[in-house]
Amino acid sequence: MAKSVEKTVALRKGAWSPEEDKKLIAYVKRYGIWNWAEMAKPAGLQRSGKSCRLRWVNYLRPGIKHGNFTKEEEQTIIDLHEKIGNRWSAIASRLPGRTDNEIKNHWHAHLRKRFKYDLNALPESEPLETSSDETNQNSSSGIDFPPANISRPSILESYSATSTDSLPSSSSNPPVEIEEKPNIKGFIGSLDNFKA
DNA sequence: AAGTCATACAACCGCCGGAAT
DNA sequence: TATTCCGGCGGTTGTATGACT
Repeated sequence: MAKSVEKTVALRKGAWSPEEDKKLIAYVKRYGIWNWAEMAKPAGLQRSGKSCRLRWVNYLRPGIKHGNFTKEEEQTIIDLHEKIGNRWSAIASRLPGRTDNEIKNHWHAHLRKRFKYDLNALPESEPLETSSDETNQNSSSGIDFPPANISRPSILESYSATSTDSLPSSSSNPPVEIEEKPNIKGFIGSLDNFKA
C-alpha cells in the first residue's frame, strides 16, 4: 500500500496560525475530506493528517459551539458520565456542537471537581456555575476571521454561526445512540451545504 | 508593578478497531 | 487470512491567560 506523504517533510507542531486555518478550511470547502494524511500537502499545510483532522473536528468544523456550557449541557455530561464513564465521544454525540475534546477538558476543569465535592456531600447550595470569567461569546459577531490573536476566541465562531447544518462528523451533532460510532465520511456529502 | 500560582484550553501521543488489499 | 493504513478515541501535556500576593 502507498505510504502516506508525511515523512521526510518536517511537520509543524503546536498552535495553528490563522493562515493555516484558512488553508484547511478552503481546502475542505473545495475538495471535501478524502484522506487526512494526503490532504495536508495539497492544502499547503506542513501538518500531519492527524493534526489536520483534530483541528478540523475540534475547532474549524461548522456547527461547533465554543464558549460556556449551559447548565443543561453540564447536567447531561454529568448524567452520561455517571452512566458510561469517560466515553467522551459518546457523550459528545448527545451534545450538538460540542466536541469530545471540549467536553473532556470541561470535565477535567470544572465538573470533576464539582462532582468530587458532591460525592463528599457538600451542601447542595453549590451553584452550577460555568467558567466564570468567560462571557457568552457564541452568538454575536459575524466576521469571517478574527484578527491574528485568536488563541482564545474561536476563529470559527462566526463561521459556525452561519453554518447550521448538522454534521455527523466524529463526535458531535447528531443525536446518536450511545453505542453508535458516527463516521466522518458520512458527512462529506453534507459539505455541499457547507460550501454554499 | 512585578512575580507567582492556578486555571482553561488547544494540541499531541499512543493505542485500538475497522476497512481495504 | 494476514498485513497495512486510516480514522477515532482517551489520556496527557504545554502554554496562554487571569487571579492573587
